[in-house]
Amino acid sequence: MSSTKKRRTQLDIGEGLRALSAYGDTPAAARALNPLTGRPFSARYYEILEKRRQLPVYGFLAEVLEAVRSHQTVVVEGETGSGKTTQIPQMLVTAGYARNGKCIACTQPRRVAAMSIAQRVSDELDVRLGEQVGYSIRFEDTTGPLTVLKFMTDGMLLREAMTDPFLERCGVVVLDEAHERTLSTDVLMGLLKELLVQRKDLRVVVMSATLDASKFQKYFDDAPLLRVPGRTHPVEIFYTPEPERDYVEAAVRTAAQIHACEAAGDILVFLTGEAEIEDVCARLRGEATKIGAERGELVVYPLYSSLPPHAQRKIFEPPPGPRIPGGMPGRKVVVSTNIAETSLTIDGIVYVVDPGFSKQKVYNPRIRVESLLVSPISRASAKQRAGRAGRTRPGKCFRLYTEASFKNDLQDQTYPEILRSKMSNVVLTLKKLGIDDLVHFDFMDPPAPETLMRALELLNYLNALDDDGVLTDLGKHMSELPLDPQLAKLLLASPEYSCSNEALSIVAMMSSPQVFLRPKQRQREADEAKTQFSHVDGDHLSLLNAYHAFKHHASDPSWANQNFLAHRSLVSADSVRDQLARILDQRLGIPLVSTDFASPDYYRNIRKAIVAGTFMQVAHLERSGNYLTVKDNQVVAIHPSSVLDAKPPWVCFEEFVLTSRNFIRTVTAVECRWLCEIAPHYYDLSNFPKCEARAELERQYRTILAERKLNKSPKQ
DNA sequence: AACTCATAT
Repeated sequence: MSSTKKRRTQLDIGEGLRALSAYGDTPAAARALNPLTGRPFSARYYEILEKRRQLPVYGFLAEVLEAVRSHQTVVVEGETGSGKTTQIPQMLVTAGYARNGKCIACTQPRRVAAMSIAQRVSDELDVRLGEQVGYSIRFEDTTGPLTVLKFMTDGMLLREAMTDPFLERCGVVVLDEAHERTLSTDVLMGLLKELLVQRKDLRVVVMSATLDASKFQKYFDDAPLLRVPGRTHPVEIFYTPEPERDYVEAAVRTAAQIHACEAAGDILVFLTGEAEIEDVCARLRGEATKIGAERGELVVYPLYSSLPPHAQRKIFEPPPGPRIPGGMPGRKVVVSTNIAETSLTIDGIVYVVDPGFSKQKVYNPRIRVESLLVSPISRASAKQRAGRAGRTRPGKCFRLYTEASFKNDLQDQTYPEILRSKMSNVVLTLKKLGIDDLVHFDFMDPPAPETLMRALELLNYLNALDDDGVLTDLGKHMSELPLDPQLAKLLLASPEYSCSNEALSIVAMMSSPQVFLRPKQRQREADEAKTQFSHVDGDHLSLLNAYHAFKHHASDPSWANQNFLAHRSLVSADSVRDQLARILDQRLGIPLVSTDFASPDYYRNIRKAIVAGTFMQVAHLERSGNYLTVKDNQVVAIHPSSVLDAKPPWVCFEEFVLTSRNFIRTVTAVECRWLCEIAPHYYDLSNFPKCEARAELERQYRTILAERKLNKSPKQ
């Protein structure tokens, strides 16, 4: 290890440039030793090198390096296929920016990208993945003492910043796919902007697709902007002459027409959600039977994230051949959510059908609710969708809206996530990072003041921030947990109620995607299966029952699906639980305890811990038979998926769902008394609207007071 | 009586 360290320090920029220009130039260079390992380069290295030299970015590397040498921040704008993601980070290593124990950190919005790019760059540099080049994502860190180049998720770098606030382990931070404007990338940009002032040796490279790169340039104080061409095929765009009334029907019709009239090549249709996609798939299969055998078979695949992996993999199967000799080959049509816009690339797509909608998260700070809305996409998103037709050869994109609508109605960019999300977790993270003045924190797009106020208010009620907005010890502990503040609070409060083991399971289940399955064709069966996990007091406890049952049947991998539970989600809940237990036990020294299962307090204690986290999300049953949320006075109904049968007078809930009605989901019955005892500062009647709930709270407080007096009075 | 895009720690 020490010899490698020495080698690493010997690399300087001059040597890096020499190494760079020597790549594949002469037979002498071909016999060179790999400066990273000291071993001769393999034959495979030279094979890959040939391909690398043909990437559009290759001719720009010296220019990028020069910009990094003379500026702290550089913005690189590069289209798909430019090679910037693989070439620029390794060029920085070769050029000596990973000296003195520092490394190059390159962020990606998605885990799979971090993993696959790390593998690719390891191959290109002729090193073993996990040694000089590695990746770091949640649950998996392949980096080690030799690592000089590390690919990681943006969320992971943000986590790292919490223990290394100056990012002293990083020589250069490369933010890739910055145009996606994920929550973590946006927070990192603000953080890095402050760090660059304090750490003059730090370098930042912001990489973006050709969307608004000048916005990044301006944000980073007129950093140099380098443009790298991409390598894609032209895509011809078609618009509808008139607006479409029903985009689902139009999508089916368009895809069927492509199959009937256009040359060979696969089709990608963008829709908004699972139900819509399954519906369109069924209709397309029907249409396909009407088309003559000379056109070849049409194979239809749905694609969305909750689809099991084996079904997702089907989209990569080659299309079928002709049905009759001399006929057209068959083709596949993939009907997908936005997952195919950025996360998954399907080779062979020549035709894209774009109805112009997607589901987007929106946050309403007034009612503190995040919800999903079907909304028109942005022009940037429309261009990205069209580009999916030109990956392998020239393609066509059919937009199911008018050209005028594209030009005049669509907004230029999708609103960044930071403007569409709750800020409670971000604020907690920033406080932990030592950023006290959130109002003046330099966000590229600052969230609405009301959204920040809501977050501060919530964290104050949870006792994560004191009245001056300073992080409390509890808040510090909460920030260590990869959870929403309410769930973190629930978990940290649970030892007081002797149920941290159970709280871990519940919180892990709530952090995982939908556990209970309900396929459209087998709803009754699914509902029946769910009853075996039902707990009379609500959904949190039913999740606990399901988790326990899963652990009990761990040896049988088919058990989950037979019982209409998502095996993938349960496995994910299990690893989340492991991670949380480790943080609690090893990092925070918090005891993992349970109440005796036979005790009548077993479930009551768990419900009290739930109140400790979610006392701000409580609804009260009115005499009218409706539930009203506490303080906000919104009329809500218990979601029909809830196991709660009776209508308990007080419930706390995990989420608020705005669909056909205002529903509350993941609901548990609680007692009025617990609200008064566990969260008196929130159920403070001097600050409480007049309503039925208030009257009941008043009665409860009088009872508690009377009992205290009784207990204090001397025994007779 | 139900209608969760995607991603991350």
